[in-house]
Amino acid sequence: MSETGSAETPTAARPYHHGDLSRALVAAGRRILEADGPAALSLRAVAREAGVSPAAPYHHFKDKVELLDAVAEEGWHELGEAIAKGRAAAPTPRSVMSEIGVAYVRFARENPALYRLMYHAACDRAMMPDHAKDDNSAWRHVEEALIEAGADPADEQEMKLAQIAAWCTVHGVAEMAGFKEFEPLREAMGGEEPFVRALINHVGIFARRTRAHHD
Amino acid sequence: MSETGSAETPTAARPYHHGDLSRALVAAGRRILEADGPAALSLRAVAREAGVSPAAPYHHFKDKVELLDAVAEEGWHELGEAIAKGRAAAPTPRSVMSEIGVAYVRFARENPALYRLMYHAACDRAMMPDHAKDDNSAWRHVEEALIEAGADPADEQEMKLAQIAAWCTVHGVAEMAGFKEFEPLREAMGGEEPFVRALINHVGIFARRTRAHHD
DNA sequence: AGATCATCTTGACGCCGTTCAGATAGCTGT
DNA sequence: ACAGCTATCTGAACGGCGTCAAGATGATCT
Repeated sequence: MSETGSAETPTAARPYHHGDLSRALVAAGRRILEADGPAALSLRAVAREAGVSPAAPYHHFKDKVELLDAVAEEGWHELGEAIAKGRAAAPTPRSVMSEIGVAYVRFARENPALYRLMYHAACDRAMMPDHAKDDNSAWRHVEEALIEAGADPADEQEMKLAQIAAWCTVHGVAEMAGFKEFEPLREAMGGEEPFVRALINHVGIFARRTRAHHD
Repeated sequence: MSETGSAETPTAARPYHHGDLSRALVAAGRRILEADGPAALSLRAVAREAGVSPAAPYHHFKDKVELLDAVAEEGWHELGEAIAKGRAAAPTPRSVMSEIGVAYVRFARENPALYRLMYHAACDRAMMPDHAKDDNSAWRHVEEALIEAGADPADEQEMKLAQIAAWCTVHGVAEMAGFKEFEPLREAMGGEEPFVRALINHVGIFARRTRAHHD
């Protein structure tokens, strides 16, 4: 591991063929995203940050889009992990959904630029990320949590509806929890976390019955 | 009204100073947005579509952003109108919220690129559009509808929470209702409209109690 | 008529995404 | 050890972008 450079941090001078550019590019992308915002996230800037020429990325990604997709996918993976933690930390089965929602929003609010990139990519192709059926995906966690919370797995339609509705709500909260006009209310409730919690618990699916109701 | 050109459609040759460029630019922007998608929405393309030089817009908008903001604002205005219609069409007071939600999502789904532009702008400045307190704004309509549906205007915190939660949910639904993985369910429910309706009615706030519950 | 002033055009700058021909070096088989 | 192969990276170039400064144009006012 001296300097042949398959490691992730080739502190030595570039091994000239750099070892592992694709990973380095994704990392550089995330760094730029967090440091300078999404407007600064150009292919050239990523290449610059990684220390290679502007054309180098094209040997690893066919597109700028494909590179950003890779960054987004990393985000989805981490979101899955964050949700898994929230799920595990739930005190009772009935609170699992709520805890997942809070964890989801917390991740989005702690990585706002990344989260926006993730959803931008998803909306562009009008679907969830491909690995949404992986065991540890955020999507899968919600599905399982619903069952855990008492939903009836036999009623597929009802299950799906609940899952989608829950997802839509937390997504909305994630995007708007920081809006300025909510600041008085946020303050009154003791900060963003309680505010988000109240918001989520306010929406039926999370805090209350998980079965159908059709009046 | 022969050709002096303060009208909105100067069918005659450009009155050379064009009459009303700012409006024409916004219209051109919307046309491009719907026809060629958001990726094609460049300042130069808008100028081209309006038949002026690339620098001309700078005499009416300080920025590309400011132009797009104007397009977005037009969108918010129309969303307000769409919601007003949905609200008026509600059969019972208890169904007002639900009808508003459906109208909201319908507008977003019928103008997807415009809606995305609107929300992009809103998220960028982390707040609703400035005219959110206008009498006919979408935001205001939700507030009034909540009261109409039986919410207690005295409990300000509860009111705000319900309003925000409802908004977050419809926004989420608006952005994801068209996702591909939901297609089987959408079909099974008879198309997008019933699907959206079910989703919205699924989420407490819209179909059920509007008062607090705190367990 | 002449002056004023908002409006529009021309031309330029630097940055962007992307491509392509060529340089570089690790790998393979001998 | 050497030659060739192939993956990887560089340099230079293209058109398009947002933006700006300088000049042209014409409506309006006196």
